[in-house]
Formats: sequence, C-alpha cells, structure tokens
Amino acid sequence: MPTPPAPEAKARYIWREGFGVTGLGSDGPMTGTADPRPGSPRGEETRTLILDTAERMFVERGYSGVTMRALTAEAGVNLAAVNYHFGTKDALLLEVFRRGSLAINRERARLLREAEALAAPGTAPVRDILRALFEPPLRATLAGGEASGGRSIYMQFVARAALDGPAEMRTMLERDVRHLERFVAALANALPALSRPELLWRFHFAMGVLHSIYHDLKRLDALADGVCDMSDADAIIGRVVDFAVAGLEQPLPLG
Amino acid sequence: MPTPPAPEAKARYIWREGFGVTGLGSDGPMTGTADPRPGSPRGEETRTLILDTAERMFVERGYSGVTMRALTAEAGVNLAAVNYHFGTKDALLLEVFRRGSLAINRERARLLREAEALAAPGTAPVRDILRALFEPPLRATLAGGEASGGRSIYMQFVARAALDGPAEMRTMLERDVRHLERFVAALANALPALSRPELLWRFHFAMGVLHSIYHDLKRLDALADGVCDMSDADAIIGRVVDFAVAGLEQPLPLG
DNA sequence: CATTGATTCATACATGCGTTTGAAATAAGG
DNA sequence: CCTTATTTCAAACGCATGTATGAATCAATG
Repeated sequence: MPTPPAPEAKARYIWREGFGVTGLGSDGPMTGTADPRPGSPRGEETRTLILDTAERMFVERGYSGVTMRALTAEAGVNLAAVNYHFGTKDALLLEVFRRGSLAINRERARLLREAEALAAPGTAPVRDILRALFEPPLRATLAGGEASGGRSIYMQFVARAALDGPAEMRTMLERDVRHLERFVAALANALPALSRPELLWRFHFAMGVLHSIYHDLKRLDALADGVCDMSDADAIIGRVVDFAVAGLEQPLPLG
Repeated sequence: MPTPPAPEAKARYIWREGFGVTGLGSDGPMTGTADPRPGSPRGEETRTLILDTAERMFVERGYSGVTMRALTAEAGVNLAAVNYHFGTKDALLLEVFRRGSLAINRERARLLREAEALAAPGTAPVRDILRALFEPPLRATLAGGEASGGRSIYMQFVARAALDGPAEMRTMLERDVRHLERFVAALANALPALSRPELLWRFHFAMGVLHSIYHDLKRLDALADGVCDMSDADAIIGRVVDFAVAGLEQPLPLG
C-alpha cells in the first residue's frame, strides 16, 4: 500500500481517523521544491530539516503565523511531508518543543548537581544555583548570533508557543514547571531567612529577568544606539545572573 | 445609500477598496444575537462593547486565536458590526491597543513629573522613578482580580499582540519605546556611577521583572500551593519595585 | 408623515488553511 | 529482475475565516 504504514510502525504518525472523497477543484499553483530527484527516500534528513525550519519560523512568526505552505516552501520539502512525518501541525510543534526541552533540562540538572557537589550539603551559593538555571537556555538562545546557524532559539520558541500554541502544549509546559522545584528547594537552603512566599515571589521575578533576554531584545536595541554589545554571550549571562542575584539576596523589607 | 458613509465621516472606517459579486452559497447557520430590537442604532455602545470584548479575548487566546465569529458572538453583536465600526480585524486590534496605551502612558508621565517635582532637580530616587514606570500598568493588570470587571488587562494584551499581531502593531510598539527614554534619562541622573551600557542592561532587566507579572503567573501559582497572595495589588507592586530597585542599585561588578 | 442618515441583520463570497489522496520514485531483499 | 516497504509529489478536498452586500430597522428632522 502506498499510504503511510500502520500507526507506531516507527514511532511516528499516530494520526488517521477519517477519509476524504476525491473530487474536483483547484488550489492554485503549487509552490513545492524543484528537487531533481523526486521520491528519493532521504527520510531522517527531511524530518530534521522540517524540525529545524519549524523551530526558527515559530520563533519569528508565532505558531498560527506559520502556515504549512510557508514552512514547507522554506524548508524546501513537499507540503505533505509534514503530515507524513509528524501527522499534524500540532504534533510537529510538540516535537519541536520536546527536542529542545530535553536537552536544556538535562544540562540544568547537571550544572545544579555540580554546584551542590562543590559546597557543603545544602549550602550551594545563590549565584551558582542561578547560573545552573540560567546558563543552558541563555547559551542556547545567544549562540550563533545574528546569522544563527549555531544552536537553537528554543526558549524564544517556548515563550511564543506557550501563548499561541495548542492546549496540549500548555499542559506540557506545566509539567516542565515541576522541574523548577529542585531549584526552588536549593534556593530555600541558600536563603533561609526568606519566608516561602517571599522566596517564591523573588524566584518568579528572577525568571522574569531571564525571560527578558528572549522578549523585547528589540526594545533594548532601540534604546541603546549600539552601545550594548549583544555578541558576548558570557558577558550577558554574567549580567543577567548578577541582576537576579541582587534581587534575590536583597534585605527583607522593613515591617 | 445603505452602505457605510464616506471615509472619515466620523473618523471611522477608512477602508473600502474592491467589490464583491453577489451570488449563491451557504455559510451554515448564523450564531448572531437574538436582540429583540433589530436595527436599533445604539452606536457608540456597540463600539465600546466590541472593544472591551476584543481586549479580553485577545489576552485569553491571542490575536489569531480570536475569530470574528467568536468575538461577535461573545459580545452579542452582529458579525458585520466589527467591519462596520472598525473596518478590519487589524484595525480593531490597533484601536484596542491605542485606547489602553494612551491612558497608561499619560499616567506614567504624570507620576514621573510628580516624583521629579518632590526632589531637587535631577535627583529623583530610583524607587520613585520605577514606581512611576511600573504602577500604572500593574494596577491596570491586577485590578479586578479573577472576575475582572475592573479595568483593563492591557499589558497582557500588548505582550501577546506584539508577538502575534500584524506588522503595523509592532511598529506602533516601537514608537511606544520612545516614551521610555524619559525614564532612562531620570535613572541616569539617579545612578551616575553606571556607564550607559550598564544602565541600559539593568533597565532592560527591570522591564523583564515588570513583565513577569503578565507572563507566567500560572507558573508561580503552580509552584506556590496557594501561599502567594495574588489579590493584594499594593503588596505585589511593592515586591516588584523592590526587586527591580535591588538589581538597579547593585554595586558595580569587580573588574 | 415622509425623508434622511446611521446602524443592524442575515446571508453570501472568496480565499487560505490543515489535511488527504493516489500515484510515482527510490532503495533494499531474495 | 521482480517484489516490497518507504518516502516524495502534485493535486485536490472540505472547512473556517475575514470581509462584502443589500435589505430592514430605527431615530431624528422638517
């Protein structure tokens, strides 16, 4: 049969529910690629190409701002390729997220363990904890600079998809929040003077500082006439962490 | 003529370009209101109703997530009312933004003048400047609580629209950035030890703290099992300002 | 009361979307 | 070489969307 194989044959395409009826009509001229070897099974290559292109375009234009036609045209693959490899547009979004999320969370956990190993039990300094939390996503975001090419802009993607994407995406993000609890616990140890609400509010604001890097960098660019260097990732990470540390370690308000 | 009056007759509907051809077809059953007095010219009332409903729904579902059919159904007006009063969906979005933006920026400017009047020339304290910048949008966002009804959720709207909306919207936001320059200037006076890049980075992070209130409050809610009180607007504003002040006033890094 | 201008209404239209289809192309196995 | 499983392709399909149309309704005016 020429139709896609049975569900889960290769852990892909879990879809299929109804049928259409072939008839007549027109959709305008196709804008597909002009690949000179049609039908060649480059398989995994196409899949990765779609994922990379989708990740970049979702960041630039938002979930509903990216049409399958624009996506496949830019990736240079056939319109039907996305449905063949991922089933639906929603499933593609979830896969893009999963791919980036896994890598970042693994790296965060590794850095946190490292920081805790260096200090006496339960006494890792605030700065090291924040660095473990901030550095992986920031490095992923800032890598490559203008020309990208480096690595993924995953966090920008997350920020957009959380607002814009399908409900399942938001559920997935909430599960991701559980991952943050280890960092809150570490901070609670490092800042024993803070009540739980006080700590949580400050943690929330610290996350806001982190997010300021993928939101509105255009605003900063507009205000600074080129005096802010966006290319030095290490320097930026240092600034972000410094600001958040200052907020977290500020003395308790009077009263 | 029954068609809308000439452009700019009442500073509305600036649109109109082509014509359609009446023919046959069906669009499914209409879901319009069942208002018992059809054709009654309640005019301005309808316009405001659309604006309010649009503002709320754009926040909840994003620009492209709100269809004109859903919007008009929820507002209880006819589908064609939006095009009659605003021309296009894009124009409606811009109008929603303009309405909220004007009020907030006016209030910000007023508070800044007030703070500067109380101090010696060019010496307004950091905390007062930040309060002028943060309080108007925060109060607008936090007012009303769960049941809303209070006043606008304008900033959430802006955050979403900037990502999601038409290109013209982003242009409008950039123009809005110019408004922030007065606050940067005031902070430069209050923090003379900071170099311009240092100041601009810290200002950018402070804006991130502000934005943390309309992004991801769900995350905070998930982490805190009800221990964080979201209802006391004054307390929240105090916390946000405290955090940002600590970051802005932190000592310069060594080296 | 007839006229006029503004607004609402039901319905239609054209377009673009995500998705499906069936066949063609490819590579691997025996 | 024939078969088989996988992938690509052009073309459509059905549906939902933003917008347009023209008649109906209402309020005000003279």
